[in-house]
Amino acid sequence: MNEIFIQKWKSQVKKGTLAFIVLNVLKNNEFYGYELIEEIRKHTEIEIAEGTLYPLMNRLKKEELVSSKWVEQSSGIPRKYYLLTNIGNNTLNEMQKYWGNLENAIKNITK
Amino acid sequence: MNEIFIQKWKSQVKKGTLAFIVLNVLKNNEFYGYELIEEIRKHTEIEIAEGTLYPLMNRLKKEELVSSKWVEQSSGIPRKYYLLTNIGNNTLNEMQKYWGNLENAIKNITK
DNA sequence: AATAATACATTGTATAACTATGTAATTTGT
DNA sequence: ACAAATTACATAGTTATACAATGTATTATT
Repeated sequence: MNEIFIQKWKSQVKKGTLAFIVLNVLKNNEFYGYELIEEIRKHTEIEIAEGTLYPLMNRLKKEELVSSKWVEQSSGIPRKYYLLTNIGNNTLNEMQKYWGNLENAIKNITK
Repeated sequence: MNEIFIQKWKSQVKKGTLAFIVLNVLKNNEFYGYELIEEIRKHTEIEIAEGTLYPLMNRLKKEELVSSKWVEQSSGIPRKYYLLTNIGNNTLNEMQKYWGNLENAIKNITK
């Protein structure tokens, strides 16, 4: 029925949410870009386009929430691993507060 | 510290989320625009600018998720009340599915 | 040998929140 | 009684971000 509206809406919901998800994923482990997409798809059924992730990671890096390092592979293309900085960690804590608040708010409205 | 980033992020998180919240609020009652802003601010601590809400309501109306009716007041400016349509209700159900999924996903990642 | 998958990246487009601004009536403060 | 704040609607321009399309290069699969 309202397929297009819902599709657009899902895309809009991702704005902001993706950064939050990525930072959360990076809290415990280092990941490289392509791996992040797969990791998130597996654990969450959320699809992230490559054209979304790489610019996102560059933004996060520019804001110094993550740092990156190239890791050469014995075979294959080198991978750019991302890890959370201290700033990233602090920012993530703030984001988690806001998200928890939002989650509760919606839970209260929905019921 | 990263005030500006977080501020921008919160604004981005609202994209899509606001439409979801508004539709949820309208599920049980009719509200007029100005009232919606106050209602949501009270129950959720989420601030919606007027310049955000009115265009949002127009979009929702254009998409036929809500309908509206003017109600004259015995004193004061007439109010435009919004109510959920059948399409709006169906769409909201789909949105709730996706939101539940997202919520769970983030819960799993966070822990 | 050709195709798919891995792994990075950029450009242009569309969408939606926000700031600023505007109109108009009513209520509150002094 | 007058000014300021609040109620109630609305729009134009700016900004940020997801996505499609496209590109490069290496390795694995059929």
